[in-house]
This record gives sequence, structure tokens and C-alpha cells, in this order.
Amino acid sequence: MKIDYKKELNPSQYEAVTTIDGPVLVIAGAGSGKTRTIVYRLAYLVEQKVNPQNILLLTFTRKAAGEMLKRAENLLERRLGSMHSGTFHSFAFAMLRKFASALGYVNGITVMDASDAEDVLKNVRDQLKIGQKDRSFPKKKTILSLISKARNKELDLEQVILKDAFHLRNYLEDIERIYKEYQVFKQKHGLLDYDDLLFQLERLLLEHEDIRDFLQAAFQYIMVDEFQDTNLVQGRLIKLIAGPSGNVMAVGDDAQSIYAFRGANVNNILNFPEIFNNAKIVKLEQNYRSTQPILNLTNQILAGAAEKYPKNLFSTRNSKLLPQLIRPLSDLSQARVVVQKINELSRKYPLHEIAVLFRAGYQSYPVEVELNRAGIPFQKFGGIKFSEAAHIKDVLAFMRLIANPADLLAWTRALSNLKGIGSKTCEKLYNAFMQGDNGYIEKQCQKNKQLRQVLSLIDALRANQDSPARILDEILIFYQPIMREKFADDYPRRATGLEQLAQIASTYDNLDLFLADMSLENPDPDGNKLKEDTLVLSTVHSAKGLEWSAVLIIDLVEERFPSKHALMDHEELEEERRLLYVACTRARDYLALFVPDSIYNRYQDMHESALPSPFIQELDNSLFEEWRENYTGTLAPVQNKQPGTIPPAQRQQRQQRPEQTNCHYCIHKIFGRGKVITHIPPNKYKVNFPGVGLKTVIGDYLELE
DNA sequence: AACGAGAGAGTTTTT
DNA sequence: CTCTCTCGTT
Repeated sequence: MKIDYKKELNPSQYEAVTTIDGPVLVIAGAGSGKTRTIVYRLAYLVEQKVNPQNILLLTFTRKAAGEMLKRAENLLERRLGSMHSGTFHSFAFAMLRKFASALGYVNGITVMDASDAEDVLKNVRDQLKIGQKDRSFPKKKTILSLISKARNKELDLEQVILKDAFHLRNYLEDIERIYKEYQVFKQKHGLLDYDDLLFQLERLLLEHEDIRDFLQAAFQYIMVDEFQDTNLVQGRLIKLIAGPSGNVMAVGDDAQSIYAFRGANVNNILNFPEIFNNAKIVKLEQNYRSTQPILNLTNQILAGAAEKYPKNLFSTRNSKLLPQLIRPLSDLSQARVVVQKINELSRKYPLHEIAVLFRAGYQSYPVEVELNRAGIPFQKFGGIKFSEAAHIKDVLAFMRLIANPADLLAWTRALSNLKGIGSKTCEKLYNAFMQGDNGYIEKQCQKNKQLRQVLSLIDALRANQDSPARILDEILIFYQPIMREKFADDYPRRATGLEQLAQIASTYDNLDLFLADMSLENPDPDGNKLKEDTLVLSTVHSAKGLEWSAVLIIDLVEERFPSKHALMDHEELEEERRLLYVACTRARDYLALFVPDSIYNRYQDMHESALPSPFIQELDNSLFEEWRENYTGTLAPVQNKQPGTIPPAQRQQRQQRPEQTNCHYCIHKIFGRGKVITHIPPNKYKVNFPGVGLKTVIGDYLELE
């Protein structure tokens, strides 16, 4: 063996790496060398003469999978190209594509992204004539998120609506009808949404014993990363594919579970030993990433959690540098202070070793403006997707037609680009195609020369079976002039986007896979790796699994972090806490927490004062040093070193921090039924009323349930 | 039936 | 501010 595993790994890691038969659960605290463990285990398997073809590695993003594969290849000094790796969703798609006919798909299958799903929903709603002219009818986005939540958590729509969207209870029947029809539409047109990928794969495995046997034989060794973020169906899929031998290694950290909103279920980790008999459990607790002062702070964030995670992270990386709590006057001046800090830090670290993290994509806008002004290059992760831009979707629609002729969405999107053709004509044309009614098509073609041109182009491309890049070239010749007219004002910018698309397409030789990845992965037009010497801006969710020397977290105020949407639900609030934990544990040497005094409210065009995030208020002030922006725009250290750095007025609030109430709902004469969030002694309640928001109400006006 | 203007509503996180 | 939906005009 080339690799000295004993020397390069600590005892727990070594045990996880060398246990290859039977189920293993690795509980890996933040920064404990989780990726290292997976990489070395891959190498170990191969050195034990396991054929890479028989290994399946499931990760949260394809980027993570690619990274691990590359590192294992470097260790082994050989290629592992035949290994199967990727996300659950991309793996599911690959399998479904392979066995599409067994599931009854004849025309090919297409993966929908969120906006495709919205198009379907609108189509279905119009067809059913539901909620027409009703302005308060829930938006398609809302409906879709309810549907998806129900499926991911495997609950009835009714349960989800009563719990998460009580104010929409009157629309329950309409939404259920739409849901039913939505399912029918997808089936009919060979469309799969993200959730379908998982459930259809499960169906495939349950209904076809031969396929199940085949896959069980094919994937003898399975590794699953970020196991705490898998949902119920993903857990069952692992069991189904692992089969009786159960050579599964699941790696995860219950304290880093941040996808419950999407149906992730921590029970997959907690119940692992019961689901897989004789599972060996390995805990990795030594942190190699962060300095001890940073860990002291993150440990305290976790200590406040309602559900305790038995964790004792320790580091050998000592340092005198405490995390900094920085208090700018507003979120706008925060942006200036952040850039100032980055300038300072960039003397010590390269830019790509610095990251600014935030709860939601839009929160970085002011920082982006300041960075542009200062001429600091940055790269943003999270927020809007490259492939959701209108012109990209247009081109992809043409390409989808070549892969899946039954894809009505793509027909509509593609043909709507032609003058004089709208949704109605598209539908008629589509029906004519499906029934082979050449008379109607011919009639339309005579009316519209451009239409004939498109149709013959698609026919030709379908017959040729070219590479995605070639197909894209042909389509662009046709589409460029359309785009020039359609987006006259910002045509050059969009043209760059198409070039990037061509760049991405050139790395694929299969059209189906290219199209699926455009929906399944947020493609990075600048290539897959982090750009050199570029600052990183990222949502906390997208920062998962990554690390930087210096991390700055902004907008740590109530209603932003935690998000105001999470306040209504105790469990969601706990998830916000774990999210902050994830954010802070990304830092190796330097951590800054920004708590602006006020937040700009763009509805009312004014600044509103903001309370520090409850997670920050909880922290003992010996864990950080505090800096405050004064009115001249400079930072001054706060000298207060008595317990509680928070100003007296706020501290009082903190001490009176209301307890959780046991009573869950109440009725208010005006606001209706609401959920009691907290009881503020002696006689006030903080209540969340659906559609109204958070209100503090005197108990006399409430009827408690 | 297609298309553009104008009003209105709502901003989490992601595969 | 930006995206979505409706309504009136061609």
C-alpha cells in the first residue's frame, strides 16, 4: 500500500476509513476532517481492490463530489473516472434515464427547475379556471412550496397548510385539485420536478426487483455525505440500494442540520443504528479548522440549543485573537465597514481566503455596491441562478425539444419567441405534433415563415444526434437576432451569458445530461473552481462544507438572522441557530459578527432600529471583543467588560426573555387565529397571526386554545 | 389571440 | 425595486 493511513489520520478517522464492511455512521463535528475521512476511505477501498465502478458517493453538491474525487485521485495517483458520484438528485436522474422505459416514459424525460414548475402550475390553474380574478388567491410560488413541503415531509397537503399557512385553509380544496392536475400534467409530458426524481427512483426500485438486484450488485460500497440533510425518501433509497449487505458509510453532523425546511429529517442519523443493524458509530471530535477562541464561541451558540447535541469540539489551534462583534450604525454603513475590514484583512490573507456570509441572497446588495466602488473583485454563491435568466431559458427550451418532443413547456417557451405566436397557438401546434396532424402544421407554416424555419431546424438537429455544443451553435445562429430584438436594452450583457453557456456545453457530450445538469446544478459559468484572489460572498446555505481564513457575517439582527419567517415556529428557530453555528464554524482564524443598529426598510423608505439577534444576545461577552461605529464612520472599541456588553435597556429585555409557552394557538377578535410564540410576563403574548405577522398583544384580548 | 401598459404585491434558505 | 397579473388595444 502506498498510503500510510495510520500516520495520516487520527485514530477515529482511521477507524472510519478502514471499516469497509457493514454499516458505519460517522458523526463528524464541524472542521473535524470529514472530507479527509471520505477521501482517504475512497483511496482505501480502491487499494483493497474494490473496483471504483462499484462505489457510489452521494454528496450535497456536485462540486463537493468532484473535489473529493480529485483529492482521492491525487492520493492514489490514478484516475477514478468510473466511480459514480454526485448528488442524490443527479444520481436519481441518471438511473431514471437508464430505466425510463420500465417506468413508462417513451418520449424521454426532462428535469424541471423551479421556474419550469411554476409554468406548469400556471398552465394547470388556468386550465382548471381556479381562482380567476381572485387577487388573494395564493401565488404559484406559494402553492408550489406547499406542495413540495408536503411531499418532502410526506404529509398531507391539508396538514401542511393548517400548520404553515393557516390563512390559506379556505383554498385547501382548490390547491388540492391543482396538485392533482399538476401531477397528471408532468406525467403526460415527461417532466420531473426535483421531488419526482427521488420518488420515481424509489418506485422503480420497489416495482422492479430485477433492477433493484442489478443496482445492489452495481453499488457495493455506498458513502453518503451530509447525511443530516437527507429526507425520508433519501433515507429509504439508501437502504434499498445498499441491500442486505449494507456497506454504507453515512457521514453527518446533527448540529449542522439546516435543511429541515426542505424535509430533511435528523432521524435518518438518529435512527441509523436501528435501520442498519450492527452499525458501527464513529465520532470525530477534534477540530482541525478553527482556533480555540472561535470554537469557544460556536460551542456557546450550540449550548443555547433546546435540543442538546452531545458535542465537545476541541482544537489544538490556540490563538489570542478573539472573534469581533462589530456594531455599525446601519446596514448601509455596515457595507462600508465590511469593505474597510476586508481591505485590512487583505494585507494578511489572499482575497479568496476571506468570505462574507449572510442569511438571504439580497442582504449582500449594499456590500456588493461598496465592493464595486472599492474595486475589489468578488464571486457570489447563492441567490439567483445563472440558468434562470430569460435568454438562457429560451435557448435551453429549443434544446429540450430535441431531447424530449413531448415537453409542452419547452414548445411554448421556444415558439413564443416567434412573432405572432402565443400560448394558444403553441398549444394547438403541440397537439397537432402529438397527433401527427400535418395539415394544421403546414397551414401555420405557410402563415409564418419563421415557424417553418424553426421546425426544420429542430427536425434536422434531432436526426443528427450532435454534441450539445454543436446543437447550441446551430440554435444560436437562429436565436441571436431574436434576442437582439427582444432584449434591445441589455443585449450585450446577455450575449456574454450565452457565450458562457456555450462554454459549459462544450464540456458535455450528452444532451440529456447537459440539460439535466442545467436544472440540477447551479452551473458556474466561470468554471468549477474558486477563482483565484477573489473575495467570496455567500449565503450560509451555499457556504456549507467550505472554509476560509477570515469570515464576516452580516445582518445579525432580529428578523434577518433569524429570518422573520422562522419566528413563528420553534423548530424553525432552532434551525436558524444551527445555521449561525454553521456560518461561524466556517472560520479558521478570524471571525467577525456584524450587528447593525438599524435596518433600512425599503417599503417605508426609512431606517428602523433593529435589535441584535437573540443568538448574539445570549453570548457571554468574554467570548468576543466589541467594536462600535461612531458618527465619524470609524470603529472604536467598547470598553465595557462587565457581564453583558449589550446596552442596559436591551439587557433588561434579555433578562426578561420570555419563556416558551405550552399553549400553541389563540384567537384574536381582529387578527383571527394565531400561534403563540412567547409569553411575556405578566400578561402579554407575542403571537404570530398568519397573513398579519408578529404582534404583541395583551392577554385580555386573546382567547387561548 | 397577441401584446404592451400599468397597477399591485411581496421579498429565505436549495436540489 | 422587481416580478406577476390584469386589462385594454390591436
